[in-house]
Amino acid sequence: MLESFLDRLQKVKTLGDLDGAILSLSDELNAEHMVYHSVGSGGKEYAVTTYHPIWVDQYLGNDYARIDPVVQACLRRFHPVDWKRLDWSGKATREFLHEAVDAGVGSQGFSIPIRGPSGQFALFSVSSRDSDEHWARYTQDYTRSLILASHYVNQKALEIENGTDQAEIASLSPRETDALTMLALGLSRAQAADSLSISEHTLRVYIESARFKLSAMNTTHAVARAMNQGLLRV
Amino acid sequence: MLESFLDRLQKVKTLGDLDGAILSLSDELNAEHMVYHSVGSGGKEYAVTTYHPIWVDQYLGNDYARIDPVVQACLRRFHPVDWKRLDWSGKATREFLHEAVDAGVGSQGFSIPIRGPSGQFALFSVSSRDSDEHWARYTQDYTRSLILASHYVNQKALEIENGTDQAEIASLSPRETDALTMLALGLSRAQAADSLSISEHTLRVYIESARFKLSAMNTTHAVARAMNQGLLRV
DNA sequence: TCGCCCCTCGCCAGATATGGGGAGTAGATT
DNA sequence: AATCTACTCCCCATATCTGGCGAGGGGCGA
Repeated sequence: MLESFLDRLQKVKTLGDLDGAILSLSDELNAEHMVYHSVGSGGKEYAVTTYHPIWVDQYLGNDYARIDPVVQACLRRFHPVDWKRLDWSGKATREFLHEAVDAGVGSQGFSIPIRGPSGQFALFSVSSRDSDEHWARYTQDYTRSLILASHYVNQKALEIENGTDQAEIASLSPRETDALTMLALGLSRAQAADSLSISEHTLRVYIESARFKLSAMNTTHAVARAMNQGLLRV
Repeated sequence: MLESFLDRLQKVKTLGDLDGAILSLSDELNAEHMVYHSVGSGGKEYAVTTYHPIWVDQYLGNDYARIDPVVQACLRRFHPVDWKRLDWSGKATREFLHEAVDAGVGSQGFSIPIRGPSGQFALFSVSSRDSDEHWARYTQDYTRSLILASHYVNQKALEIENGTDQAEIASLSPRETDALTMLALGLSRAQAADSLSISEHTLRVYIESARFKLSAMNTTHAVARAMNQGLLRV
Protein backbone atom coordinates (compact mmCIF):
# COMPACT_ATOMS: atom_id res chain seq x y z
CA MET A 1 0.00 0.00 0.00
CA LEU A 2 2.81 2.33 0.83
CA GLU A 3 5.06 1.09 -1.95
CA SER A 4 5.15 4.16 -4.10
CA PHE A 5 5.57 6.43 -1.09
CA LEU A 6 8.44 4.42 0.33
CA ASP A 7 10.10 4.36 -3.06
CA ARG A 8 9.81 8.07 -3.30
CA LEU A 9 11.04 8.52 0.25
CA GLN A 10 14.22 6.67 -0.67
CA LYS A 11 15.23 9.51 -2.93
CA VAL A 12 14.47 12.30 -0.48
CA LYS A 13 17.55 14.35 0.38
CA THR A 14 16.21 17.60 1.85
CA LEU A 15 13.26 18.83 3.87
CA GLY A 16 11.93 20.29 0.65
CA ASP A 17 11.86 16.84 -0.94
CA LEU A 18 10.19 15.50 2.17
CA ASP A 19 7.52 18.12 1.77
CA GLY A 20 6.74 16.79 -1.69
CA ALA A 21 6.77 13.21 -0.48
CA ILE A 22 4.28 13.98 2.27
CA LEU A 23 2.05 15.76 -0.17
CA SER A 24 1.98 12.69 -2.38
CA LEU A 25 1.38 10.45 0.61
CA SER A 26 -1.59 12.50 1.73
CA ASP A 27 -2.93 11.91 -1.75
CA GLU A 28 -2.19 8.21 -1.65
CA LEU A 29 -3.88 7.78 1.72
CA ASN A 30 -6.83 10.06 0.98
CA ALA A 31 -5.93 12.46 3.72
CA GLU A 32 -7.04 16.04 3.59
CA HIS A 33 -4.03 17.27 5.50
CA MET A 34 -0.90 15.64 6.80
CA VAL A 35 1.93 16.93 8.93
CA TYR A 36 5.23 15.73 10.27
CA HIS A 37 6.06 17.88 13.25
CA SER A 38 9.46 17.56 14.89
CA VAL A 39 9.30 18.95 18.40
CA GLY A 40 12.52 17.97 20.18
CA SER A 41 15.31 17.83 20.87
CA GLY A 42 17.77 20.66 20.75
CA GLY A 43 14.99 23.20 20.44
CA LYS A 44 15.01 22.76 16.69
CA GLU A 45 11.30 22.61 16.08
CA TYR A 46 10.01 22.41 12.55
CA ALA A 47 7.14 21.00 10.55
CA VAL A 48 6.68 19.49 7.13
CA THR A 49 3.04 19.87 6.23
CA THR A 50 0.30 20.31 3.70
CA TYR A 51 -1.03 23.24 5.70
CA HIS A 52 -0.78 26.84 4.66
CA PRO A 53 2.65 28.26 5.55
CA ILE A 54 1.05 31.10 7.47
CA TRP A 55 -0.47 28.71 9.96
CA VAL A 56 2.82 26.90 10.36
CA ASP A 57 4.63 30.16 11.07
CA GLN A 58 1.93 31.19 13.48
CA TYR A 59 2.14 27.86 15.28
CA LEU A 60 5.90 27.79 15.57
CA GLY A 61 6.22 31.51 16.27
CA ASN A 62 3.77 31.36 19.17
CA ASP A 63 5.27 28.16 20.50
CA TYR A 64 1.85 26.56 20.33
CA ALA A 65 3.35 23.15 20.99
CA ARG A 66 3.23 24.19 24.62
CA ILE A 67 -0.53 24.46 24.68
CA ASP A 68 -1.57 22.22 21.80
CA PRO A 69 -3.44 19.35 23.50
CA VAL A 70 -2.43 17.06 20.67
CA VAL A 71 1.24 17.55 21.40
CA GLN A 72 0.67 17.27 25.12
CA ALA A 73 -1.26 14.05 24.71
CA CYS A 74 1.28 12.55 22.35
CA LEU A 75 4.05 13.37 24.80
CA ARG A 76 2.51 11.08 27.36
CA ARG A 77 1.13 8.34 25.19
CA PHE A 78 2.63 5.64 23.07
CA HIS A 79 -0.27 4.82 20.83
CA PRO A 80 -1.86 7.22 18.34
CA VAL A 81 -4.39 9.71 19.64
CA ASP A 82 -7.66 10.80 18.13
CA TRP A 83 -8.02 14.55 18.53
CA LYS A 84 -11.61 14.51 19.56
CA ARG A 85 -10.87 12.39 22.60
CA LEU A 86 -8.76 15.14 24.07
CA ASP A 87 -9.66 17.82 26.54
CA TRP A 88 -10.22 21.06 24.64
CA SER A 89 -11.50 23.09 27.57
CA GLY A 90 -9.47 25.86 29.08
CA LYS A 91 -9.17 29.35 27.73
CA ALA A 92 -5.84 29.17 25.94
CA THR A 93 -6.77 25.82 24.44
CA ARG A 94 -10.09 27.07 23.06
CA GLU A 95 -8.41 30.09 21.53
CA PHE A 96 -5.84 27.87 19.96
CA LEU A 97 -8.55 25.63 18.56
CA HIS A 98 -10.35 28.58 16.99
CA GLU A 99 -7.19 29.82 15.37
CA ALA A 100 -6.46 26.36 14.05
CA VAL A 101 -9.91 25.90 12.57
CA ASP A 102 -9.74 29.36 11.02
CA ALA A 103 -6.42 28.40 9.49
CA GLY A 104 -8.02 25.44 7.74
CA VAL A 105 -7.01 22.66 10.09
CA GLY A 106 -9.68 20.00 10.06
CA SER A 107 -11.67 19.39 13.19
CA GLN A 108 -11.04 15.69 12.90
CA GLY A 109 -7.51 14.54 13.44
CA PHE A 110 -5.29 11.66 14.32
CA SER A 111 -1.71 11.90 15.55
CA ILE A 112 1.05 9.39 16.03
CA PRO A 113 3.80 10.10 18.56
CA ILE A 114 7.30 9.18 17.43
CA ARG A 115 10.38 8.99 19.60
CA GLY A 116 13.97 8.68 18.56
CA PRO A 117 17.34 8.53 20.26
CA SER A 118 18.57 11.38 22.46
CA GLY A 119 15.08 12.42 23.45
CA GLN A 120 13.99 13.17 19.92
CA PHE A 121 10.26 13.59 19.66
CA ALA A 122 7.95 14.16 16.72
CA LEU A 123 4.34 13.78 15.67
CA PHE A 124 2.83 12.56 12.48
CA SER A 125 -0.74 13.73 12.00
CA VAL A 126 -3.56 13.49 9.53
CA SER A 127 -6.60 15.68 9.70
CA SER A 128 -9.81 16.31 7.80
CA ARG A 129 -13.30 17.78 7.96
CA ASP A 130 -14.99 14.41 7.60
CA SER A 131 -18.02 13.41 9.57
CA ASP A 132 -17.48 11.33 12.65
CA GLU A 133 -18.48 8.07 11.00
CA HIS A 134 -16.28 8.58 7.98
CA TRP A 135 -13.43 9.49 10.21
CA ALA A 136 -13.79 6.50 12.49
CA ARG A 137 -13.77 4.30 9.41
CA TYR A 138 -10.78 6.09 7.97
CA THR A 139 -8.64 5.84 11.07
CA GLN A 140 -9.49 2.20 11.49
CA ASP A 141 -8.50 1.39 7.92
CA TYR A 142 -5.34 3.43 7.81
CA THR A 143 -3.82 3.27 11.28
CA ARG A 144 -1.23 0.68 10.38
CA SER A 145 -0.18 2.42 7.22
CA LEU A 146 0.12 5.65 9.12
CA ILE A 147 2.24 4.07 11.82
CA LEU A 148 4.59 2.69 9.21
CA ALA A 149 4.64 5.94 7.28
CA SER A 150 5.43 7.89 10.43
CA HIS A 151 8.27 5.54 11.16
CA TYR A 152 9.87 5.95 7.78
CA VAL A 153 9.27 9.67 7.61
CA ASN A 154 10.93 10.13 10.96
CA GLN A 155 13.87 8.03 9.93
CA LYS A 156 14.30 10.19 6.87
CA ALA A 157 13.95 13.38 8.90
CA LEU A 158 16.66 12.19 11.29
CA GLU A 159 18.92 11.39 8.36
CA ILE A 160 18.40 14.84 6.93
CA GLU A 161 19.02 16.51 10.28
CA ASN A 162 22.09 14.57 11.33
CA GLY A 163 23.34 12.93 8.20
CA THR A 164 22.34 9.62 9.78
CA ASP A 165 19.67 8.28 12.10
CA GLN A 166 22.40 7.34 14.53
CA ALA A 167 22.92 9.64 17.48
CA GLU A 168 26.34 10.70 18.72
CA ILE A 169 26.61 9.33 22.19
CA ALA A 170 29.37 9.79 24.71
CA SER A 171 30.57 6.60 26.34
CA LEU A 172 30.68 6.59 30.11
CA SER A 173 32.45 4.06 32.26
CA PRO A 174 30.22 1.82 34.41
CA ARG A 175 31.07 3.76 37.55
CA GLU A 176 30.40 7.05 35.90
CA THR A 177 27.03 5.74 34.83
CA ASP A 178 26.37 4.51 38.34
CA ALA A 179 27.27 7.86 39.80
CA LEU A 180 25.04 9.84 37.49
CA THR A 181 22.25 7.35 37.94
CA MET A 182 22.30 7.80 41.70
CA LEU A 183 22.22 11.55 41.31
CA ALA A 184 19.37 11.32 38.82
CA LEU A 185 17.49 9.31 41.42
CA GLY A 186 17.74 12.22 43.79
CA LEU A 187 20.53 11.13 46.12
CA SER A 188 22.99 13.69 47.38
CA ARG A 189 26.67 13.06 46.72
CA ALA A 190 27.12 11.72 50.22
CA GLN A 191 24.17 9.35 49.87
CA ALA A 192 25.23 8.26 46.41
CA ALA A 193 28.76 7.52 47.58
CA ASP A 194 27.32 5.54 50.44
CA SER A 195 24.98 3.69 48.16
CA LEU A 196 27.85 2.71 45.87
CA SER A 197 30.10 1.91 48.83
CA ILE A 198 32.84 4.29 47.82
CA SER A 199 34.20 7.48 49.31
CA GLU A 200 32.50 10.69 48.45
CA HIS A 201 35.69 11.88 46.86
CA THR A 202 35.80 8.96 44.47
CA LEU A 203 32.24 9.65 43.55
CA ARG A 204 33.24 13.18 42.77
CA VAL A 205 35.94 11.96 40.46
CA TYR A 206 33.36 10.00 38.49
CA ILE A 207 31.02 12.91 38.31
CA GLU A 208 33.79 15.18 37.12
CA SER A 209 35.05 12.80 34.48
CA ALA A 210 31.50 12.18 33.32
CA ARG A 211 30.99 15.90 33.20
CA PHE A 212 34.09 16.25 31.10
CA LYS A 213 33.07 13.52 28.68
CA LEU A 214 29.64 15.00 28.32
CA SER A 215 30.96 18.54 27.99
CA ALA A 216 28.66 19.50 30.81
CA MET A 217 28.89 22.67 32.85
CA ASN A 218 27.75 21.15 36.13
CA THR A 219 26.30 18.05 37.68
CA THR A 220 22.73 18.78 36.74
CA HIS A 221 23.79 19.42 33.19
CA ALA A 222 25.72 16.17 33.09
CA VAL A 223 22.74 14.21 34.34
CA ALA A 224 20.49 15.94 31.84
CA ARG A 225 22.78 15.16 28.93
CA ALA A 226 23.31 11.59 30.02
CA MET A 227 19.56 11.09 30.25
CA ASN A 228 19.03 12.70 26.91
CA GLN A 229 21.48 10.29 25.37
CA GLY A 230 19.81 7.33 26.97
CA LEU A 231 22.89 6.52 29.03
CA LEU A 232 20.95 6.30 32.28
CA ARG A 233 18.33 3.66 32.94
CA VAL A 234 16.50 5.45 35.70
CA MET B 1 -0.56 -10.48 7.43
CA LEU B 2 -0.57 -9.78 11.13
CA GLU B 3 -4.31 -10.18 11.46
CA SER B 4 -4.41 -13.27 13.61
CA PHE B 5 -1.61 -12.01 15.80
CA LEU B 6 -3.23 -8.64 16.39
CA ASP B 7 -6.52 -10.35 17.16
CA ARG B 8 -4.80 -12.53 19.65
CA LEU B 9 -2.95 -9.57 21.12
CA GLN B 10 -6.28 -7.89 21.82
CA LYS B 11 -7.08 -10.53 24.38
CA VAL B 12 -3.74 -10.46 26.14
CA LYS B 13 -4.03 -9.45 29.79
CA THR B 14 -0.80 -10.59 31.41
CA LEU B 15 2.85 -11.06 30.54
CA GLY B 16 2.14 -14.79 30.42
CA ASP B 17 -0.45 -14.27 27.71
CA LEU B 18 2.01 -12.06 25.87
CA ASP B 19 4.49 -14.87 25.97
CA GLY B 20 2.04 -17.11 24.15
CA ALA B 21 1.21 -14.41 21.66
CA ILE B 22 4.85 -13.90 20.80
CA LEU B 23 5.33 -17.60 20.38
CA SER B 24 2.50 -17.72 17.89
CA LEU B 25 3.84 -14.67 16.11
CA SER B 26 7.26 -16.21 15.71
CA ASP B 27 5.44 -19.08 14.07
CA GLU B 28 3.40 -16.81 11.86
CA LEU B 29 6.45 -14.89 10.70
CA ASN B 30 8.73 -17.91 10.34
CA ALA B 31 11.13 -16.67 12.96
CA GLU B 32 13.32 -19.07 14.84
CA HIS B 33 13.39 -16.91 17.93
CA MET B 34 11.68 -13.74 18.94
CA VAL B 35 12.03 -11.52 21.97
CA TYR B 36 10.44 -8.42 23.42
CA HIS B 37 12.92 -6.94 25.83
CA SER B 38 11.87 -4.01 28.01
CA VAL B 39 14.95 -2.18 29.24
CA GLY B 40 13.80 1.07 30.85
CA SER B 41 12.58 2.91 32.69
CA GLY B 42 12.29 2.49 36.41
CA GLY B 43 14.89 -0.25 36.40
CA LYS B 44 12.17 -2.78 35.74
CA GLU B 45 13.88 -4.83 33.09
CA TYR B 46 12.20 -7.92 31.74
CA ALA B 47 11.91 -9.99 28.61
CA VAL B 48 9.20 -11.99 26.88
CA THR B 49 10.90 -14.48 24.65
CA THR B 50 11.01 -17.81 22.92
CA TYR B 51 14.48 -18.41 24.37
CA HIS B 52 15.28 -20.86 27.08
CA PRO B 53 14.49 -19.36 30.50
CA ILE B 54 18.02 -20.10 31.68
CA TRP B 55 19.50 -17.75 29.11
CA VAL B 56 17.00 -15.08 30.04
CA ASP B 57 17.90 -15.35 33.71
CA GLN B 58 21.57 -15.29 32.88
CA TYR B 59 21.13 -12.22 30.72
CA LEU B 60 19.09 -10.27 33.23
CA GLY B 61 21.06 -11.46 36.23
CA ASN B 62 24.37 -10.36 34.73
CA ASP B 63 22.92 -7.10 33.52
CA TYR B 64 24.09 -7.96 30.04
CA ALA B 65 22.09 -5.09 28.60
CA ARG B 66 25.06 -2.98 29.62
CA ILE B 67 27.43 -4.75 27.27
CA ASP B 68 25.10 -6.24 24.67
CA PRO B 69 26.02 -4.39 21.46
CA VAL B 70 22.49 -4.89 20.19
CA VAL B 71 21.05 -2.93 23.08
CA GLN B 72 23.74 -0.30 22.82
CA ALA B 73 23.14 0.14 19.12
CA CYS B 74 19.38 0.29 19.51
CA LEU B 75 19.78 2.95 22.19
CA ARG B 76 21.36 5.28 19.70
CA ARG B 77 19.47 4.43 16.56
CA PHE B 78 15.95 4.88 15.41
CA HIS B 79 15.76 2.34 12.65
CA PRO B 80 16.12 -1.44 13.10
CA VAL B 81 19.60 -2.85 13.36
CA ASP B 82 21.01 -5.99 11.81
CA TRP B 83 23.21 -7.73 14.38
CA LYS B 84 25.99 -8.57 12.03
CA ARG B 85 26.62 -4.92 11.23
CA LEU B 86 27.59 -4.25 14.81
CA ASP B 87 31.01 -4.15 16.40
CA TRP B 88 31.56 -7.44 18.21
CA SER B 89 35.20 -6.86 19.12
CA GLY B 90 36.27 -6.20 22.66
CA LYS B 91 36.79 -8.83 25.30
CA ALA B 92 33.56 -8.59 27.24
CA THR B 93 31.57 -8.43 24.03
CA ARG B 94 33.16 -11.57 22.60
CA GLU B 95 32.55 -13.48 25.80
CA PHE B 96 28.96 -12.34 25.77
CA LEU B 97 28.60 -13.48 22.18
CA HIS B 98 29.94 -16.92 23.00
CA GLU B 99 27.58 -17.33 25.89
CA ALA B 100 24.70 -16.22 23.73
CA VAL B 101 25.52 -18.65 20.95
CA ASP B 102 25.96 -21.45 23.46
CA ALA B 103 22.54 -20.60 24.85
CA GLY B 104 20.95 -21.13 21.46
CA VAL B 105 20.66 -17.55 20.29
CA GLY B 106 21.00 -17.47 16.55
CA SER B 107 24.00 -15.73 15.04
CA GLN B 108 21.75 -13.83 12.69
CA GLY B 109 19.50 -11.25 14.27
CA PHE B 110 17.48 -8.17 13.72
CA SER B 111 16.30 -5.75 16.41
CA ILE B 112 13.86 -2.89 16.45
CA PRO B 113 14.25 -0.13 19.04
CA ILE B 114 11.03 1.08 20.63
CA ARG B 115 10.58 4.17 22.74
CA GLY B 116 7.63 5.18 24.83
CA PRO B 117 6.72 8.03 27.13
CA SER B 118 8.76 8.77 30.24
CA GLY B 119 11.96 7.40 28.79
CA GLN B 120 10.57 3.93 28.28
CA PHE B 121 12.78 1.84 26.07
CA ALA B 122 12.43 -1.65 24.66
CA LEU B 123 13.69 -3.87 21.87
CA PHE B 124 11.88 -6.28 19.66
CA SER B 125 14.18 -8.85 18.09
CA VAL B 126 14.10 -11.84 15.80
CA SER B 127 17.00 -14.18 15.39
CA SER B 128 17.90 -17.35 13.54
CA ARG B 129 20.72 -19.54 12.29
CA ASP B 130 19.94 -18.89 8.63
CA SER B 131 22.58 -18.31 6.03
CA ASP B 132 23.38 -14.74 5.15
CA GLU B 133 21.38 -14.80 1.93
CA HIS B 134 18.29 -16.29 3.52
CA TRP B 135 18.53 -13.80 6.29
CA ALA B 136 18.91 -10.78 4.05
CA ARG B 137 15.84 -11.93 2.19
CA TYR B 138 13.92 -12.54 5.38
CA THR B 139 14.63 -9.16 6.91
CA GLN B 140 13.75 -7.41 3.71
CA ASP B 141 10.43 -9.20 3.45
CA TYR B 142 9.41 -8.87 7.06
CA THR B 143 10.76 -5.54 8.28
CA ARG B 144 7.46 -3.75 8.01
CA SER B 145 5.53 -6.47 9.73
CA LEU B 146 8.08 -6.55 12.48
CA ILE B 147 7.92 -2.80 12.97
CA LEU B 148 4.16 -2.98 13.30
CA ALA B 149 4.32 -5.99 15.55
CA SER B 150 6.87 -4.29 17.80
CA HIS B 151 4.61 -1.28 18.04
CA TYR B 152 1.59 -3.26 19.11
CA VAL B 153 3.52 -5.51 21.44
CA ASN B 154 5.00 -2.52 23.18
CA GLN B 155 1.62 -0.91 23.53
CA LYS B 156 0.32 -4.05 25.13
CA ALA B 157 3.32 -4.29 27.42
CA LEU B 158 2.78 -0.71 28.57
CA GLU B 159 -0.86 -1.47 29.24
CA ILE B 160 0.06 -4.49 31.30
CA GLU B 161 2.69 -2.58 33.25
CA ASN B 162 0.71 0.57 33.97
CA GLY B 163 -2.87 -0.37 33.31
CA THR B 164 -2.72 2.01 30.34
CA ASP B 165 -0.22 3.20 27.77
CA GLN B 166 -0.67 6.71 29.12
CA ALA B 167 2.04 7.95 31.44
CA GLU B 168 1.33 9.83 34.64
CA ILE B 169 2.84 13.22 34.17
CA ALA B 170 3.06 16.08 36.62
CA SER B 171 1.97 19.41 35.23
CA LEU B 172 4.41 22.25 35.62
CA SER B 173 3.67 25.89 35.06
CA PRO B 174 5.38 27.56 32.08
CA ARG B 175 7.87 29.32 34.31
CA GLU B 176 8.66 26.18 36.21
CA THR B 177 9.33 24.47 32.93
CA ASP B 178 11.50 27.37 31.82
CA ALA B 179 13.48 27.24 35.02
CA LEU B 180 14.17 23.52 34.82
CA THR B 181 14.95 23.80 31.15
CA MET B 182 17.62 26.39 31.81
CA LEU B 183 19.15 24.24 34.50
CA ALA B 184 19.05 21.19 32.23
CA LEU B 185 20.96 23.24 29.68
CA GLY B 186 23.73 23.70 32.19
CA LEU B 187 23.12 27.23 33.39
CA SER B 188 23.71 28.05 37.03
CA ARG B 189 20.85 29.54 38.97
CA ALA B 190 22.28 33.02 38.52
CA GLN B 191 22.67 32.55 34.77
CA ALA B 192 19.25 30.97 34.43
CA ALA B 193 17.62 33.83 36.32
CA ASP B 194 19.44 36.28 34.10
CA SER B 195 18.45 34.40 31.01
CA LEU B 196 14.80 34.49 32.03
CA SER B 197 15.09 38.12 33.16
CA ILE B 198 13.89 37.46 36.67
CA SER B 199 15.58 37.64 40.04
CA GLU B 200 17.48 34.66 41.22
CA HIS B 201 15.11 34.38 44.12
CA THR B 202 12.12 34.09 41.84
CA LEU B 203 13.89 31.41 39.92
CA ARG B 204 14.42 29.57 43.16
CA VAL B 205 10.71 29.73 43.89
CA TYR B 206 10.02 28.03 40.57
CA ILE B 207 12.61 25.38 41.15
CA GLU B 208 11.21 24.68 44.59
CA SER B 209 7.62 24.45 43.45
CA ALA B 210 8.64 22.26 40.54
CA ARG B 211 10.58 20.10 42.94
CA PHE B 212 7.52 19.81 45.10
CA LYS B 213 5.24 18.89 42.20
CA LEU B 214 7.71 16.31 40.99
CA SER B 215 8.34 14.93 44.48
CA ALA B 216 12.02 15.50 43.89
CA MET B 217 14.70 15.60 46.55
CA ASN B 218 16.86 18.25 44.92
CA THR B 219 17.31 20.23 41.76
CA THR B 220 19.12 17.53 39.84
CA HIS B 221 16.42 15.07 40.74
CA ALA B 222 13.73 17.47 39.62
CA VAL B 223 15.41 18.00 36.28
CA ALA B 224 15.86 14.26 35.85
CA ARG B 225 12.21 13.54 36.58
CA ALA B 226 11.00 16.33 34.38
CA MET B 227 13.13 15.05 31.52
CA ASN B 228 11.96 11.53 32.10
CA GLN B 229 8.39 12.71 31.80
CA GLY B 230 9.08 14.59 28.62
CA LEU B 231 8.29 17.92 30.25
CA LEU B 232 11.49 19.54 29.05
CA ARG B 233 12.29 20.11 25.42
CA VAL B 234 16.02 20.44 25.73
C1' DT C 1 55.90 -3.84 27.10
C1' DC C 2 54.00 0.68 27.09
C1' DG C 3 50.43 3.66 27.37
C1' DC C 4 45.75 4.59 28.29
C1' DC C 5 41.72 4.22 30.87
C1' DC C 6 39.34 2.74 35.03
C1' DC C 7 38.95 2.52 40.04
C1' DT C 8 40.13 4.17 44.46
C1' DC C 9 41.46 7.57 48.27
C1' DG C 10 42.65 12.47 50.96
C1' DC C 11 42.64 17.72 52.08
C1' DC C 12 41.24 22.62 51.62
C1' DA C 13 39.05 27.02 50.31
C1' DG C 14 35.77 29.38 47.76
C1' DA C 15 31.43 29.30 45.09
C1' DT C 16 26.80 27.88 44.91
C1' DA C 17 22.61 25.85 46.32
C1' DT C 18 19.13 25.06 49.89
C1' DG C 19 15.63 25.92 53.58
C1' DG C 20 12.71 28.86 56.03
C1' DG C 21 10.77 33.14 56.91
C1' DG C 22 7.27 36.90 54.55
C1' DA C 23 4.46 39.78 50.80
C1' DG C 24 2.08 41.83 46.91
C1' DT C 25 0.12 41.66 41.90
C1' DA C 26 -2.65 39.89 38.18
C1' DG C 27 -5.56 36.62 35.82
C1' DA C 28 -8.69 32.62 35.68
C1' DT C 29 -12.23 29.69 37.48
C1' DT C 30 -16.30 28.99 40.05
C1' DA D 1 -17.15 38.32 44.54
C1' DA D 2 -14.31 34.91 46.36
C1' DT D 3 -10.76 31.71 45.63
C1' DC D 4 -7.00 29.69 43.52
C1' DT D 5 -2.89 29.57 40.86
C1' DA D 6 0.91 31.75 38.66
C1' DC D 7 4.32 35.31 38.92
C1' DT D 8 7.35 38.42 41.11
C1' DC D 9 10.55 40.19 44.89
C1' DC D 10 13.77 40.36 49.54
C1' DC D 11 17.00 38.58 53.73
C1' DC D 12 19.84 35.20 56.35
C1' DA D 13 22.28 31.06 57.88
C1' DT D 14 23.78 26.60 56.72
C1' DA D 15 24.57 22.63 53.80
C1' DT D 16 26.42 21.09 49.66
C1' DC D 17 28.95 21.31 45.62
C1' DT D 18 33.02 22.60 42.86
C1' DG D 19 37.92 23.18 41.62
C1' DG D 20 42.53 22.33 42.25
C1' DC D 21 46.26 19.92 44.62
C1' DG D 22 48.28 14.93 44.77
C1' DA D 23 48.78 9.45 44.72
C1' DG D 24 48.66 4.41 43.79
C1' DG D 25 47.10 -0.25 41.77
C1' DG D 26 44.89 -2.93 38.03
C1' DG D 27 43.42 -4.28 33.41
C1' DC D 28 43.25 -4.20 28.45
C1' DG D 29 44.60 -3.19 23.70
C1' DA D 30 48.28 -1.80 20.21
